[in-house]
Amino acid sequence: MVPQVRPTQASLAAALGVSRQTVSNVINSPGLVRPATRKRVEDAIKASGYRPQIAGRALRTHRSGAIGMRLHPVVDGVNGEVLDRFFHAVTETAQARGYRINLFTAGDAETEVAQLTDMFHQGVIDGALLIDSRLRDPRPAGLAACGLPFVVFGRPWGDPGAAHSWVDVDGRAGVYRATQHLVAAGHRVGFIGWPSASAVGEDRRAGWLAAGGDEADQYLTEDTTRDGLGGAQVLRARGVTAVVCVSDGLALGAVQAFAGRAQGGELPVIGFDNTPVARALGLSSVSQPVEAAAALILRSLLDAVEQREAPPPSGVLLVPTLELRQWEPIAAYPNGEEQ
Amino acid sequence: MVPQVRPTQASLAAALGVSRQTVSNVINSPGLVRPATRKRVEDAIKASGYRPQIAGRALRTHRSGAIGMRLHPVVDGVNGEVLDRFFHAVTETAQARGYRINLFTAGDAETEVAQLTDMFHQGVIDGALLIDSRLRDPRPAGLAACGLPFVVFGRPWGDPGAAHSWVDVDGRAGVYRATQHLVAAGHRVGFIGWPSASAVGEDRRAGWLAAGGDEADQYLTEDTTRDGLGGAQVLRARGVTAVVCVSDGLALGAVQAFAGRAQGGELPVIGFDNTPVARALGLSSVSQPVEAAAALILRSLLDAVEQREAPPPSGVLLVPTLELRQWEPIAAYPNGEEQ
DNA sequence: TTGCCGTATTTGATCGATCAAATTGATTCT
DNA sequence: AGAATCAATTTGATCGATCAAATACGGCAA
Repeated sequence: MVPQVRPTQASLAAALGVSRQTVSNVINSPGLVRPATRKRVEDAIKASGYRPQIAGRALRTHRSGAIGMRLHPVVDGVNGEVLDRFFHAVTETAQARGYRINLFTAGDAETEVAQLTDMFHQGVIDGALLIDSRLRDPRPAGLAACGLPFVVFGRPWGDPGAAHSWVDVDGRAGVYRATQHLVAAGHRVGFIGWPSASAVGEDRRAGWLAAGGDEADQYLTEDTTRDGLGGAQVLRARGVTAVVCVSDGLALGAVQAFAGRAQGGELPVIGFDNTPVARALGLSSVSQPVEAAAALILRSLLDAVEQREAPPPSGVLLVPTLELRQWEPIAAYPNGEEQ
Repeated sequence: MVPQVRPTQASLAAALGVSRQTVSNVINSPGLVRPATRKRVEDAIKASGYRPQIAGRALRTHRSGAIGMRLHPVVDGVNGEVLDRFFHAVTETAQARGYRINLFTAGDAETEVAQLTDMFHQGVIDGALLIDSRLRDPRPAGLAACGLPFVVFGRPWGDPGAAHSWVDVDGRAGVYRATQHLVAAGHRVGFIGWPSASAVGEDRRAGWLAAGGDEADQYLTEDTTRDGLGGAQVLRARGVTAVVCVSDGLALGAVQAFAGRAQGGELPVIGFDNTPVARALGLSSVSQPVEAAAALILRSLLDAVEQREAPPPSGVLLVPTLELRQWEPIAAYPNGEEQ
């Protein structure tokens, strides 16, 4: 059925008695072709199973149709699934607009920039998507210098005048909501977070303070379950009756200290990132709208790529949602007797 | 410093007074070029920052230098990090051999085949890597039909005569070791697994049976923490003193029922996949050698791609390792008084 | 009828690389 | 010396598409 040698626009044109350019026009500018001719060509394309070779197109147009994205080292934490969801959303959105995602790894930010620059110069990618911005991030300047269009998932911490496009999730607003929810239930709400060197952690802590948190009721530590429990015990001893945590990993530990105090089926502990662990245990958590973020980022990036210029500098903050769950103490498993 | 217009082999050749082909040879077949000439060209390449355009190369060679890999929907379980590690390893290995990874999404196996076929015909990818094989998997036949070289991570369940290349992890052997370890400690070892419809689950269960497990001491259920606890309670009531679980998610639940019985700091519960949760809680777990698997798969795939033929049919089973950990009951957090 | 105009289609050139074959020049063999 | 051999380099053609400009053609006004 399918011919031995793959058809090309030229071979199709020859078979139909039209010119190469007409076939090309049917594909790229159908409006230029007379309907009758167009139909004939389209039918032939379908019948032959013709697919345009991107190499030929890329050579002429200087466009690859691909976006570069770094696959970050696996973080040794409970979360990580948030990134998975983000990757999935990005890939799907890109695909819907006819773009492909090119994955690569790099040990550090400098290598990342070097890799991206290289791929850009080789004509492998048309744009890049940066993840996980941090203080004094060298990447935006590096990429801007080589002319590669890019958008960052994460705001330019410490550089309010940054002249690039970014999208981020408003952790502060998310924690604010979570805290407010617990305060409304009459709680004295503590906060378990990361050391203040973490910009993301500071942002989330600010949300807790804004919603009425008392500096004395915070516990800043590493991101482990064990530390979550330790912090919760400390805070509880101080009179705190509920805690908001900067991550689900910490919340998982905190739950151990507060499980007994559940009110109306709701735990006085709220985590962050809405990971599978939170879902499995019935732990409330702040959920990042990563799908929306991916859509915004790609729109900005691809529009820029198609106009062959840098994305207009702009920042977008998305507000997370609060995922409330009923805590069903796992120790009292209902059907523990029968298989 | 960097010239306005990007240099090409032709422009470099003209500037050096050599021919285009000589520049090409310096890059692809340096052995053909006289050392003195080679040096001169190499220096010019470095000085100019020249990078070969893959589009030009691909057009001529009919090779894209990319491998297609589907990004699976995010699974709603505790694991998933295993896949992350695998992706990372694959990307890194591919990169080391000069290949790129092209990501895409698909709703089902048929769409996956259609996408891959398309990308292959468009010259976007040279080969594919399939993940997560299952019973009556339609993908191998589909890809073989269109001539796309591919290797599968996962054995051809239910089709021992499959004529393609695959690599898998010997879950049976892993569970066997885990069981044996507990048996050696004098335990009566139960098994908490998935319903027998799961080929992977059956394989792992076989390892438990082979190591002396008694059919009566098994509990098959869904993959949730809650079910893990339920199963453990049931089995404990039957006189089982330790359990091996088909996943860390189930093990996490089982721990709740067995935590009190820790012997010499080791829990009588062993999970599977060695996820972050297991690491965080000090739970022993069977660890899949995904990095080794990625390396083997890519070697087979890329060798085939470079010879423009299908990978020779072959199957490799890798033996997982048993990651033993000390259980430190989290309820007795040491410094719960001071921040 | 002639000339002009806009639509539909075609022709020629080009993107940047590699393949295949031809050429050059030095070396060896008879 | 002349032919044959081999290494180093060059030339011409080509991969498959798109851009830019040229041509064909029917309709319409002068």
